[in-house]
Amino acid sequence: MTSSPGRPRTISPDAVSLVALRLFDTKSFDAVSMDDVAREADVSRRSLFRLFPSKQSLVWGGLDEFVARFRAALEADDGPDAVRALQSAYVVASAFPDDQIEVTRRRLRVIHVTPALDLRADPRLTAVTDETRRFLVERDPEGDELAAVVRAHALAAVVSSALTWWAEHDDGRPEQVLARAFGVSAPVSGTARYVRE
Amino acid sequence: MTSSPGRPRTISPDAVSLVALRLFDTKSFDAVSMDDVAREADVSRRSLFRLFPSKQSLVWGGLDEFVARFRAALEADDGPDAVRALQSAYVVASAFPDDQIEVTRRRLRVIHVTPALDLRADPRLTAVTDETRRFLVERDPEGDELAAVVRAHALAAVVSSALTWWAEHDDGRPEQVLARAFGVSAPVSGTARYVRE
DNA sequence: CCGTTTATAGCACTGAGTGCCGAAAGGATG
DNA sequence: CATCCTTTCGGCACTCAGTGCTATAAACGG
Repeated sequence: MTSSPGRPRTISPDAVSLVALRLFDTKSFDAVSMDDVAREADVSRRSLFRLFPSKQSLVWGGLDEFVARFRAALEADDGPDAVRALQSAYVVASAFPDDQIEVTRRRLRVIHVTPALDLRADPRLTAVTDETRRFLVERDPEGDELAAVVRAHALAAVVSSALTWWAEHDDGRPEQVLARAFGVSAPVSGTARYVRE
Repeated sequence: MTSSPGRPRTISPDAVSLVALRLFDTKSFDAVSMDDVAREADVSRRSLFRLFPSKQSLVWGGLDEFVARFRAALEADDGPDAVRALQSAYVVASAFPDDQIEVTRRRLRVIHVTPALDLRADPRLTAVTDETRRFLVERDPEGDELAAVVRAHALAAVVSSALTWWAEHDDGRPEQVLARAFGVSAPVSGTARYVRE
């Protein structure tokens, strides 16, 4: 089980992405080429592109775990309020492990100052937004499609902007900032009565 | 005044972008290269890039007018509710002229099926979102920064998703769909009382 | 006709991303 | 140990988006 056939891996994706993140942070995302990253991480350009299919993906580390936490939390929830369930799932997802907090902060800072890195463009996150939409439709068959689409996107925007704000301005835990943000935007949520026409 | 020195323009940007939009619609955004567009529009590649600084900008036509309507409406508004002012400014901005409705629909459809074209990445729209944030801070000095950032992004997400939905599912006017969407998401807005902590 | 000004076109370059193939490095089998 | 088999890694060449530089074309005023 632990050993598989073929040549063993000699490259640590985490180490490479850390090198890249440091470069992006000191210089800037646009000022660093993939050749620069490859050279600095002592990896061939081709292998770099095999591990990270795009330059952006070097920054979007930890996203798989984020999404996994979100899905697990959403599945576990069985409360009556769909929007509230989604919000708390996002809060759970935003509870990055302690040893990831600082890296996450740096990731989000790089993202913030780089328009080309808008998190919402990542397929994994657009998938989550679409799952959110379907979740809303299932939980409220009476509600119209428009309401579900709009709420799904609004929720995603709240999460993205709140976490970005946290990375720049707050020393505490990201999930607490997100919870505050949801309090501010209670309405994106909007309980059932908001749905009517 | 009407005549300026130098060689007169021989290329109509609108015509070129229509050719591009048609190509993107029949094939797909990724399957059409800039060389294809240049050839089909009977324009040199270099001139194409001078008129449209990026491939995306071929799709994002009409955005300047959208932004102009938004700013004008926001400046004209002097109501007490900041969020409501922003919402109605977005509604005004979404009132595309009759002869632009169909083109706008096609633009948004192409954008919808092409993740790489997320509207929010456009600098003109990120600028609007940032103005929105500042507007909220000015109107409610007591409210915290986080609230302003989150609301600004949530509003932008509502606009973007509602208009996209309109392009795919609704035969009426875009601004009416947006108004409906704001009704659904009343809360992104959230009147002053929602701001407290 | 001549200089000025502006639009277009051509050329060469960087940088992201991909397909293809060969070399390296293990395990399993004889 | 030698021989496969499998997988990772690296080099090469290619496409396509985007940019800088330069040359030419087409108007204008004098």
